[in-house]
Parts: sequence; structure tokens; C-alpha cells
Amino acid sequence: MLGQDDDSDGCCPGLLSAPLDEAQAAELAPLFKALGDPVRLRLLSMIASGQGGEVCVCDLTPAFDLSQPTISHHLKLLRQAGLIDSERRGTWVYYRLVPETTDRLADILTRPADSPAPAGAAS
Amino acid sequence: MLGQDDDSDGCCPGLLSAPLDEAQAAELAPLFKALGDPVRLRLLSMIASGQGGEVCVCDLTPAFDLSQPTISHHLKLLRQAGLIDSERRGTWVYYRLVPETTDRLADILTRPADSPAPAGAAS
DNA sequence: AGGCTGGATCGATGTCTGTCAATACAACCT
DNA sequence: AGGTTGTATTGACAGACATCGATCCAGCCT
Repeated sequence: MLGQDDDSDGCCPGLLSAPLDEAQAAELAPLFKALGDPVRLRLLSMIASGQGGEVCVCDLTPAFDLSQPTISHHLKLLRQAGLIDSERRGTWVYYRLVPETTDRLADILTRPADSPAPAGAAS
Repeated sequence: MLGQDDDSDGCCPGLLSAPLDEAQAAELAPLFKALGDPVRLRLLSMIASGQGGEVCVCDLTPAFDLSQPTISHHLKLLRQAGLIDSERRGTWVYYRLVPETTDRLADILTRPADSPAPAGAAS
């Protein structure tokens, strides 16, 4: 079981339809923060679109102009945020997406069908 | 200026289906970074769910245990990211959501229908 | 066992960010 | 004009973050 619905899921249809309370905001912010770096964004997209749903670190590291510890650090942050998951197989470590997490974010950013037509929608 | 659809839209069905290139990542990261703070997340959700699609700063500021300049600073960051827009009406300033921006983020985080069933989906 | 390669952790450093008090700017109201 | 209230800007500062080199751990191969 992935640790969702412990207490904060199922209640929040999105941040666009009702004000977030402090606890929800505190839980969500680190997720977005993890996405708030170009390197991590690229890492995540490489992992998400990888053949077989996973990518070897050995394929990720050389794709950047950054040191190997730096890439490892970014992967750790993405993993701690629950966006990706890792598995060691022999010498190599493979990362794959945790779709539940990105799904949740997508949900949160999707406004309900009855979104209150923003008055001055002209343009 | 909000850097939308100048050149990078319409091409990227999402970061989950194909690797982002450096330019796309550099453009998206600041958006997520703007969401990566609990205060800004709450501000955004208060604005998005406000009556009439807009909220007066005078209603936002007292909702936090933070100084008025700090709230103003966060609003500025959200505006610079293109997530909200402001309008001065008399003495008061009103903020409202820019739905195109949140829509774009939601799109980007939504995986395509043919998402590659993550191998170990057992449980 | 000893050596080698892939990856993570540690410690240090420069930059960015969130916060505040003080101040400036804008619009209203005598 | 002068005072008052709402909002933005400035300057300063502590804590967080991205990055690196050096080192350590895990698994492979003679």
C-alpha cells in the first residue's frame, strides 16, 4: 500500500475550488517544490517516458553537465517526494515513476467543470 | 509578460510521455517553484476559489500570520509566474486566477491514455 | 582476496529564498 | 492641502538549496 488516504486524500477535489488549509498546503508544497527545478523536471520526464517504465541511473547521469553526486542528490529528492521509486538490480539502480503521485497533482490542478467563468475572460 | 504560447506550447503533450528538453524544463520549473511554498499554495487556492473569481488583498493578508510585505511578496511571485493577475480598483487591489496557466500544468502532469502500465503494479 | 565500476553519502561553499521593519506610493476623505 | 488607510518596494538577515570533490558502500569479475 502506498501511503495515501491516511488522512488527507479523498477530501480535496483540488486547490482551485476550495481554499486549502494549512495542513494540506504544507503537505502539497514539497511536492511542487520537488518539481521546481529544471534538472529534476528533466529527470522525472526521462524516467516517466523510459522504455519499460524505468530508467537506469547510468543512462541519466551522462545526460547532464552535472556531477554524478548532484544527479544522485536530485534523484533522492524526487524519491523523497514520492514522485519516483528506485530498485537495485545487480550493479545498476533503476528508477521508475510513481503515477499515483503525478495523478494526484494533475487532479489538484484541474478545475472542476463548473469553474466560475473568470469574469473578465475577454482578451 | 506572461511567456505563454510564444513557442513552446502545442508541442508538449506532457512531461510524462516524452523527455523534456532543457529549454522546456527551464520554462516550466519556475512555475512549479512558484507553487512550492505552502503560503503561495494557500494564496492561490484562496484566489482561485474566491467569490466572483477574484479576491481583494485586504482579505488575503489577515488570513496569515505573516507581515503584509511578505504576503505582497508572495503575490508578486505568483503573478510573475503567470499564475495570477492583479487589478487595482480604487483603493483596493484584486487578484484573480489565470486559468490557462493552471490548465497547462494540469495537462503537463496528466499522463496519456496509453500510459505504460508500470511493471510492478501488483500489490 | 583483490581490484574495478556504479551509485550514494559526506562536508564545504556560494547563491537563492522567506521573512521582517522601515519606507514609499496610491487613492480616498475630510 | 493634509491626514489616513491599503498595497508595493527596499534593505537586511537567517536558513535553505544546488553544486562540487572526496569518500564510502555494493556488486561484479578475475
